Amino acid sequence: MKHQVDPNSKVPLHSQVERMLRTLIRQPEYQQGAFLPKEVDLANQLGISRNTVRHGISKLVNEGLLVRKKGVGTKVAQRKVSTRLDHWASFSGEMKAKGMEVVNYELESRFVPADMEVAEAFQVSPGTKVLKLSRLRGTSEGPSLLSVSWFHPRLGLSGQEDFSQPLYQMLEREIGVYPTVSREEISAIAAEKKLASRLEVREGAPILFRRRAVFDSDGKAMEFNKVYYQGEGFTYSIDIERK
Amino acid sequence: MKHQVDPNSKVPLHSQVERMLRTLIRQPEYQQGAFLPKEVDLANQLGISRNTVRHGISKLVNEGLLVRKKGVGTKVAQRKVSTRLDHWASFSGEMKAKGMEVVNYELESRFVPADMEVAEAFQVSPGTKVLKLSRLRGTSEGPSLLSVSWFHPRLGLSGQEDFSQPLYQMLEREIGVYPTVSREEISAIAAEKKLASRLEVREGAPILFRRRAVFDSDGKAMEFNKVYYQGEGFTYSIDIERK
DNA sequence: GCTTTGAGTATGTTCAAACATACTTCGGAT
DNA sequence: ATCCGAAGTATGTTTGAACATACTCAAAGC
Repeated sequence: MKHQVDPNSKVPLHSQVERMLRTLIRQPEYQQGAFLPKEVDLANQLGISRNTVRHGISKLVNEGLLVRKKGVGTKVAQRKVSTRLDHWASFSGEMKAKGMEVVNYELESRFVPADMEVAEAFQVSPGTKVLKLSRLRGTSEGPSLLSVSWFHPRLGLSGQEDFSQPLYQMLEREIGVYPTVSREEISAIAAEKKLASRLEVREGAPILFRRRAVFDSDGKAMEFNKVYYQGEGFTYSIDIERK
Repeated sequence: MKHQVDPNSKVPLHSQVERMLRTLIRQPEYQQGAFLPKEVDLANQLGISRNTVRHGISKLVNEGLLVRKKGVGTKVAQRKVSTRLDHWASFSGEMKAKGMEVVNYELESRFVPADMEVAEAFQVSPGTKVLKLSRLRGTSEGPSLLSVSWFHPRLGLSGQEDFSQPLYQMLEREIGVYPTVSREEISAIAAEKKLASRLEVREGAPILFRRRAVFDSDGKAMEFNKVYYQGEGFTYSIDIERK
């Protein structure tokens, strides 16, 4: 009838199952909390073994996309986004890993004079022209974060770069800089009116605010960045090792 | 003197394998790049099936701790990210550096049964008695944070220790453990009624919430900790270095 | 000497089957 | 009607087996 699987393909069956499920669970009924077909049924319907089906499902469970409950069934997990340092603070990468689409609600880049804060971070005179990039990003369900970045003039960005692709990959490819060190400050703030409306939360809602300076491998500042994460279900994960 | 596995235990074999490997790969030879024993050998040596061994290994591969290479073998992955923290999350130290006095508004320690979350973090059975330490701390101007810690029973704490002094210094001096790695999750939440009243903020005020597991130099979990920072003017600083 | 071939090795994929365990539900006993 | 236990359901664990595939290395072939 609908989704099938090709035993002669060179892509493993469990991967096909995985991909099939990824598509399947995007359907509204599953977002609504409906249970997936039971493993045994899936196996029969696809004409493969239950173990293989489980293998595919497990992948998604590991990613936190699905939740299994013994004796009950498997359904789509309540979305909790968490940033892992593996992806080095790449929102696009993080979302892609979760099988979610990144939506850029707003994207604007233009040159502005550096304010005190930016000038301090970049060690340039206030008023120096720097490229400012504002991005309102999220999933199809709505905006998740507002990110505002300033780039060091040394990088020689034109403002015409394609900022819709993963930022650090783009920077590395286009101008060969590679972010290496990040100095961050994180705090919780209340959304003021304007911010609340852009992030589509109520005024005063908790916002995870991160201010950071990013340095390249030579230890020179390249980016100054402020991010406002819509608090609901958003988590920032880090591993810290003391040497 | 081999690592073994107990088929009669209620913890699944693949989990036992997982834990066993976690310990095993901490040994220097594996950090050096040595290959793990082959799956078939492991299976034979432990007297279990290769599939079960694979199941255990897969978990670690998923976490990025191990790398498998077809036709070659499995070894410890090259560590990519490492994070440093200057004051290493010592509230006392931080305040002292600012020339402010630390006030303990509440301080309570007692033994409680481990809930699922704590049991998971410590790799013990739920219900195991663990020492729980609650501290409401701040400056003379009012409480700044509520910290709740659980300590691994392995540490052998009596609950009679002097928890009013800097925690990690005390632990190091008293029982010789030394916090080395911290795995953290940070998010912004709204203060619910009870929390709001203890931190003396209005209900719904933004709270910086940090959940973390702290590990000693052997990589064994020693503390599980939740902290609620009163958001106003409170900032969490970290330095991240990508290797 | 250099390339090709092939045997050997270790992981990768898939299957069928059995039993364990957590959860739900429904019917019977109190 | 309420409580309790048994039957049913769906996932969780484990096994053993077979074959596929990527990689290594060395011997055979040019």
